[in-house]
Parts: sequence; structure tokens; C-alpha cells
Amino acid sequence: MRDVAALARVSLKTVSRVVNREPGVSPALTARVERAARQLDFVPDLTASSLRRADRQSATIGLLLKNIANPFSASLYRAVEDVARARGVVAFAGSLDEDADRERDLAGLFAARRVDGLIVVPAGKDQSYLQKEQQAGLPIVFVDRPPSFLDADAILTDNREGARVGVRHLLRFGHRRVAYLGDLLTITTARERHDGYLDALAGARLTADPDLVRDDLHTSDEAESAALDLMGRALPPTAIFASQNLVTIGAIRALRRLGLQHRVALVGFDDFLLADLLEPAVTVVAQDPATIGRVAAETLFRRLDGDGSPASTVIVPTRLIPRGSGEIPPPA
Amino acid sequence: MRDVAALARVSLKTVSRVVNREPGVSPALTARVERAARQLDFVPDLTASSLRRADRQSATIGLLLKNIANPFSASLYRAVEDVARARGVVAFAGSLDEDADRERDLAGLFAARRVDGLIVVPAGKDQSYLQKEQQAGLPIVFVDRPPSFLDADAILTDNREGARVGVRHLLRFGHRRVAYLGDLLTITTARERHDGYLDALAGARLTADPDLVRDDLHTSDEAESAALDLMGRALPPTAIFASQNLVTIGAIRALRRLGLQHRVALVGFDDFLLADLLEPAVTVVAQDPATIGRVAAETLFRRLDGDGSPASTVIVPTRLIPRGSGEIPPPA
DNA sequence: GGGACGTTTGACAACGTTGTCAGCAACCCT
DNA sequence: AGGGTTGCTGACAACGTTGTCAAACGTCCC
Repeated sequence: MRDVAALARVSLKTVSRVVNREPGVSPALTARVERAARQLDFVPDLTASSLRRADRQSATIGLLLKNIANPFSASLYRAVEDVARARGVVAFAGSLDEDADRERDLAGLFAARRVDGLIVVPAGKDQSYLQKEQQAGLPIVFVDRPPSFLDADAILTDNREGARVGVRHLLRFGHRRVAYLGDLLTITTARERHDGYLDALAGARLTADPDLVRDDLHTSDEAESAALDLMGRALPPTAIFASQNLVTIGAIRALRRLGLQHRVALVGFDDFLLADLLEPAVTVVAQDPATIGRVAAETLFRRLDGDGSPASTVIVPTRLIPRGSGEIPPPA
Repeated sequence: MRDVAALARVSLKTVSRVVNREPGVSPALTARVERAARQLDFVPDLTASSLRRADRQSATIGLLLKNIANPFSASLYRAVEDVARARGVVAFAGSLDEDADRERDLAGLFAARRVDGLIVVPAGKDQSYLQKEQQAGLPIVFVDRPPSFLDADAILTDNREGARVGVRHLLRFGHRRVAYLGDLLTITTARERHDGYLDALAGARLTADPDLVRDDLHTSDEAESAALDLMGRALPPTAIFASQNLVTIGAIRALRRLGLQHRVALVGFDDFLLADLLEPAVTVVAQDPATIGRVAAETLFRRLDGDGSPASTVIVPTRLIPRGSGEIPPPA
């Protein structure tokens, strides 16, 4: 900037004014400065600028995701990016892999870089460590899972209701032995889906058979062996509700291995690519990561624009997509 | 930091020394400063630090991707993140959607934030606009597609050879009428795959039937109608080579609609989730985004560590994964 | 006792930018 | 002509941190 000022024979401040399009610089000087800036390939340093500026905004936000490589996180990121882009804001992203330490570390790295806001899919059981930052004015929006020990905005999927609807869908076709395959119970959403499953059974005046309920399945392989084991029992289930993407895929693999994919009904929570091309096509309770991401980003920016209203929670509904696997009736 | 210094009754510089673990501070003062810092929840401002520091490193890199929401980009990001994490470096990411203007804009936004390096999947046809930054010392590594009008490191897939191997695989089963469904010819990799297809035909002393070659298909829907159209011709192909993920899926949909999925062979370029669960399972030429991302990040950091050797190009091989759809013989 | 030396500490300037304020010229009004 | 207003410009300090250098102190040796 100093070089630009020298070349245009003006002061630093005038260059700053031209670069920031502040009013009150004569056309002649504006032109001279712009020419000099172009000639020297001047790129203003946004970090220095935000250090000095009164509002201290860095036009940067941070995203803490489960795992960028999984489609849910990736869609979420993309939706946030699109909202941010419209404001010239760019985003940092990091994967947590369900690791609470990683969550704190990354939040610290982002805070040290003075992001303007944080969108968090929490991995740990306690977000109170963010309280200081929040009180210091950092807006934080939680996504997919509510914060613990912290009062903040949250954009959530209606997990319990979604699971209830999915399981009820199976019950309507006459199933009475519906198995549940669930993710780690340490994960809030997994617990909620588990509860939704129980709700649906209760709604049909059924009690859950503990032998048909398997929690803490976190990988496709674990889900596959759990499903194989279930189907090998004396009284196997006639339908399966899978609480998550990878679990659904594990269940599909198991049914395929047993040649039961057209005999045993299956509904999965969370949609996935090509679910419609499998045979049978997979009935799912679809979440809407794009909407969740968009709403989260909009909420964050509303806070940045000064909205000081109490923390709100938005529940994004799920949608049951019948495709075939969930409409298989029980054997007569 | 001033508050910490006041509370610990030391100078700013001493706080700085303690925070950065510089040697030569007495244990007594170190303890006092650390206590004060904890007490005040002091988080050092990395942007101010990097502004002042001699090396000007911000421990931040930027990634320009095709589209974060697509699995290739997401895996790439994750691989880069893992390498960066080990160094305490965080990453910005942005989607380009094949838009050259967007590429320049985002590169500018990242440059203004003084990233230490850039990993770019180029969208435009000319990267010379990055020359100034590069000469100013910004390491830039290109991924998936080589840079144009710029001398820089590149980590590429062997597209031409991969396509050749995929098509040769079909020819080995006796196919003579192999169709080609390709992405936009403006995309370098699409052209290379097209050439690989021609190579394979030439290797079998066949000439390409122009009626069987369809380029510029960029969405699943476009690919589907192109495939439907091809199969409706008087002399339809007995096998299809699809040059890209979405195109492969479009082709699958078309074959399904015609009930031909077990009659017409199909090989796709680029692996995708659940390809093994479709019927028939889909034979693909798999790329390796995780390796590509890891190598790109390693190359970038090597440059940051002062490697000044001439720009290098690393070719990451592809792998043919036979799963069924590519092993269907032509009708007798 | 005094000088040389090493260790620990702090004052100050600087990184690249912007907020504040003052200076100056040109104009308007009485 | 004098005073006020307006428009444009620049000097200077400041944002939060670190590099440089010198001061202060203690230790050791002759």
C-alpha cells in the first residue's frame, strides 16, 4: 500500500479510501490511485485491515463438521458456502470424527484466527468451553445436535418424529417384529431415533423385544454382522429400521448375503445417493442437509447483523420416501 | 495480552515469550504469566501474530474445489485436512462449479486473507492470473487438472491410460461396438478420457463410430437421454464406457429403463459409493482422491518448507475394479 | 574490588491497515 | 472584507503481536 501511495503521489490514507470506496476522494486522485494499484498488483491485506477496523470483522467463519468426507457434512458445507458467498465470506472447515478433544482444538484454532462466527456439529458432551467466546460476542450456531451446557441457536432434524414415522410405516404394513439397528448411544441423535422407534411401537401397543434392538453400531461392518446375527435367530424380525446411513448399508449387505432383500422390509434413516437404484429401492426417512445448512448460515449472519433475540431452535422436518424396501409385507 | 501483562506484572514482551514458549524466561515469571493468561481466558490473536512475525505464516491454506458436495472433492478435502492437521494448519475451501470467474474471485479472497498456500482444481482455461502471487512466494499445487500458462506442481490422475484400460477391458470380452459417453470437452480430463477411449479402439484396430460417441454430457439426466438415444439406434452399442460418475449413473438409469442392464456391458470412470450393491454391480476405473489429496498437501508443505526444485507433476494411477457390469459379453 | 560475561527482562518500533482529526482551499453569504 | 461552511487531503496513532536492542542483575574470576 505504501508503494501504491508513493507511485500515485498521495498519502496512505487516500489509497485506503480509494480501496474501500469511501466517498470524498476527487475523481482525479481516484483514477491515479487505481492505476497505481493495478500497476503494482496491489492486494489489500484483509487480516491487517480487520485488525485495525472498528468492527473487527474478518469475513471468515468456521465450520466444525462430523467428517467432510461424508455426504451429509459435505452438503451442509455447500449450503453454508452458498449463503456465505453472497456476503463475500469464506469458510474454514474441519472434521471432528466424533472426538470431543478435536472439537475443542479446532474451535480454538478457529477462534485464534478470529473467525466472525462458528457453525458446529458438536462431537463432545459439553460445549460450555465456548461460553467465553460466545460472551465475547462470537455467534455460534449448532447444527444436527443441540449444544450442552450452552445457550445457543440450534438447527436440528426432527429425529424422534422421523424415526417414529419410519417405524410406523413398517407397522402399517402389518409388521410386528421390527428390529432396530442404531448408532452409538453417546450420540444425541441416535438416542432420539431410538426413542422414536419405541414411540412407534408404543403407538401400536407393542413392546420392544430387547433381542431385536441393537445399539452402538458405528460402521457398516458392525451393522452388517449385527443384522446377520439378528436374522439368524429363532424368531427373526420381519422388518428392520436402520438409524443411519452406514447402518442401512450394512443391513442391506446382510440381507443380500442371506438372499432376503425382497422378503424382509427395510427403512433407513437418512437418504443416500443411489438408494433408488438398488433392488429393491430403499425406503428412507430423508433429512435435508441443504436446508439445515442454509438456515444455519442465515441464522449466523442474522446474529452478526446484530440480532440479539434469545437463542432459538429450528426443527427441520424429515420426509419419508417410499421406494420399495419399506413396503414389503410380512410373510403370511 | 495487555491485560495479562498487567495482571502478571510483567511486560508485553514477556507474555509473548511465554505464550510462544521462547526460552529464557524464569520459571517464576512463566508460572505467573500462565496463571494470568488462564485466568483471563487469553487467546492469542494469530492474525496479529502473523502480521508481525518475520515469516508471515498464517498456518492457513486455501482449497479451490469443483464442488464440495461431490464425493471426489469431499475426499480430497479430507485427505488434505489430515495432512494439514498434523501441522496445526487449517483450510479454507470453496466450490467453483466449473466457473472460471468464480475461480479468480475465490483465489483473490484467499490471497487477501494471506493463506500460506493454495491447492487448486482449476475450472478456467488460464491460470496465469496466479503468476504474481506465485512469484510473491505463494506455493500453488494443482490437482486433477494441470495448470494452463503457469508453471506449478500438479497431482493428476492418469485419465487417458485409465480410460484406455477400461475400454480395453470391454474389448477383451469381444465387444466391437463400444459407445463413449463423455463430459464437457472444455474439461481437460474429459478430453483425455475421450482420447484414451480412442487409443483403446486403435489398439484393437477398430475405428470409432462417430454415432457411438457422445460428448458434452454434464448431468445425469443428459447422460440418460443420450444413452436412451444410443440404444434406440438401428445398430446399438453392445457396451458403454461412461467417462464420469454422473454420466455412469445416467447410463445405468437408461439401461434399467430399457431392461438392458444385464445385456449391455458398462464400465464407468471414477468409483462411487454402492457401485458394488447395484445389480449388476458396476465395473469402474477407480481414481484415488485420498492419495491425490495427501500427495498434494505433502507437496504444498514441502514447498512451504523451502523446497525450491522445479515444478513437478505426479501421476496417480487408476485401478480397474471388475464387479460385473463390465464383464457382460456381447450377444452371440 | 572490578571487569567480563551470561541470563533475564523490558522499551520501543514495526507489521499493513484504518479511525480521528486537523489543515487547507474554495465557495457562499452578509 | 470577514466569517462560516463544505470538500478534499494527509499526519498520526492505534489494532495485537513480535523482532531488536539495551538495561539490569547476578556470577565468576583474577
